[in-house]
This record gives sequence, structure tokens and C-alpha cells, in this order.
Amino acid sequence: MEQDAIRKRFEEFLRGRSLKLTSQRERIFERAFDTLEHFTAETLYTWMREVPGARVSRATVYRTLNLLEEGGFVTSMNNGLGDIVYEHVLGHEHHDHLVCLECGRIDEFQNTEIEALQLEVARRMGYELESHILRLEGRCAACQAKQAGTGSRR
Amino acid sequence: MEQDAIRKRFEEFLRGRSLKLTSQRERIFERAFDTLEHFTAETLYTWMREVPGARVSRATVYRTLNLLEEGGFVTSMNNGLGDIVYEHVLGHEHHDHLVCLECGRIDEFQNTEIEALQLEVARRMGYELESHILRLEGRCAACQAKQAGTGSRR
DNA sequence: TTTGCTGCAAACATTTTGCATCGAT
DNA sequence: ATCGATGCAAAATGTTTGCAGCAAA
Repeated sequence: MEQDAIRKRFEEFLRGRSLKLTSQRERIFERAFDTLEHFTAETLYTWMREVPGARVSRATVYRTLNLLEEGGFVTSMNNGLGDIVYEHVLGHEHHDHLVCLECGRIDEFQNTEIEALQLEVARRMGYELESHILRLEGRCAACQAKQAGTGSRR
Repeated sequence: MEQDAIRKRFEEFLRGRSLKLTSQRERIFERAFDTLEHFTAETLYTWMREVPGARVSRATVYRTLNLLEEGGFVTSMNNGLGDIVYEHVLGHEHHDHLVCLECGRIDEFQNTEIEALQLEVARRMGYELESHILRLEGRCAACQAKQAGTGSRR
């Protein structure tokens, strides 16, 4: 668990921008890093409300998520259903996604060959590559099995 | 120009779903295919309003864009700034995108090696691949040149 | 003539913002 | 004490929907 290290980086980030470490920011940060799931702003807000006594307003959740994204502590992406979902970067140095269009499952993978080819494409087109988004969409093994069982394919 | 062919396919698509070919749908379709740019629903609505006399409501623009997407006549993607942008499929059988984070320029490319590797990754993860989104982000040649001229890099 | 379509405005869902108050530094 | 943060509610966006009248087929 390098949770402590990243927590420290967050505090430094705030200090560096002369922002304050409030109890709300602390709690939001903790909660966001306490999950392995991808979540929406609204989901995170709901999670925060579940903790008795400790209230955080919706506005603060949104403001803090933006902050966390600016600081590179979380990244956001589209889940294919129109929602913006977040994930924290802990233990996620770099990866791409495989999403199941049937059940919404999201898997992660890495492939250095693809990365190398991307660099080459960018160079050939005159671009200086900064980042990329690769997202493979299809049906996961479970959903394929489920459908095969019904007797009708596709 | 295979504009006629695709126009015919659109009419068949409507007929096949017992939908009607109204003047609004015709005009929206024409306008969407009349551009090489990527556009948002709101932009398309603005374009439609510029034509004097012929009014189309915002609701109809949204409804028709959804229709066009269902029919595979346009595809949508996120432009990285949170907007959903559309592009028509004419002359766009398949391609991925390179976007410049500085000026918003969008280029297109194809790379069969990357495609092959994607298939393999999906198979290895037990997925049946249906589609993918690959988007390389960085700085285009023009923006690099612009910045180099200022004397300060990065 | 039937059935689906359109425009409108209201409804929604999500996110941002203004402002007075509160709290970390 | 300062200066930024918070909560709230209002506002701003972007998109969908109900409905009465309109127009393809």
C-alpha cells in the first residue's frame, strides 16, 4: 500500500497551490482511493452521504473531483453510456480498457507493442505524442457464454 | 461522390423501420453530410437555423442525430473537452484519431498492425471484439513549430 | 385516413456558480 | 486575522419527453 505516499502527494499538491486541506477534501480523497471500482461524481456523492454525520455537499464533491483530476490523482473517461467515470491512479501507472457492451464490465490491459506502434504513427503524422486512449469494446467471456446458452447466436 | 448512394441507404433505412422521410430529416441529413468537420448537436442546430425560412427545432435535430447514429450514418465521440462530436461515415470506412491538445485539430489515420494486435489482446482476455476507440493525443506539427519559435520549450 | 413527425415548452440530469458564512493556516 | 472553502440554492448546460396539431404514406 502506497496509500500514504499518494496522500502525501495530495497534501503537497494543495500546499503548492495554496489550497487548504479541509476535512471534506480529506474525506473525498480517502473515499475515492478506497475503491477499486470506476465511479461517477454522483456515485461518489452518494457514498459520501452514506457516512453518518459527515456531510459533504454535491458542489464540493464536483469541485474536489476536478481538483483531483487536475492534480493527476484521478482520471476520467466515458463509460460508453454517456456517464463520465473516474478512477484513481493508485497502482494504475498505465493501462488501457476493455469494456463489455453487454454487462458494462471493464477490464484493463497493457500492451507494449501497441504503444510502440502508436508512437510511430504519431511521429509519422508530425505529432508529439502526449497520451492516448485505447478502448476495446465487445462482449466479455461471461456474456458470450450466457448468450450461447440461449441457443440463438447473435 | 457517393453522396447519392448513402442518401439512398438513408431512405431505405427509414422505410425499413416505417419511418417517414420528412423535409426536416432530409435537410438535417444533407447538412450533416455536407461538412468535413466534426460537429456537436448544438452546432448542427445552429447551422440549421442559418438557413432562412426553413426552421427545424432543436428537438428534431437531437432526435434525427440519434436516428442517424442508430443507422450507422454518423458516429459520435468525445472531443476531450466534454462535448460529444459527430462525424459522418462518408469516405470514412474506418479510422482512428490524432488530436492536438493545443489547437483542437483532429487528424485521422489507419494502422493495420495495431488493429491486429487489438484483436489478439481481446482474444487473450476472452472478449469478442466488436469495436474500438483509439485516440492519440499530443501536439501537432504546427503547434510544435509555433512554440519552438517563442524560445521556450514546453 | 392512418400513423408517425414536428414544434414547443416543460422536464430532466448533470455540472457550475454567486454569495454569505465558516474554518484552516 | 486572512483568505480560501463550504453549503445552499439558483443558474447554466445539454438532452429528452408529452402533447396537440401537422404531414407523409
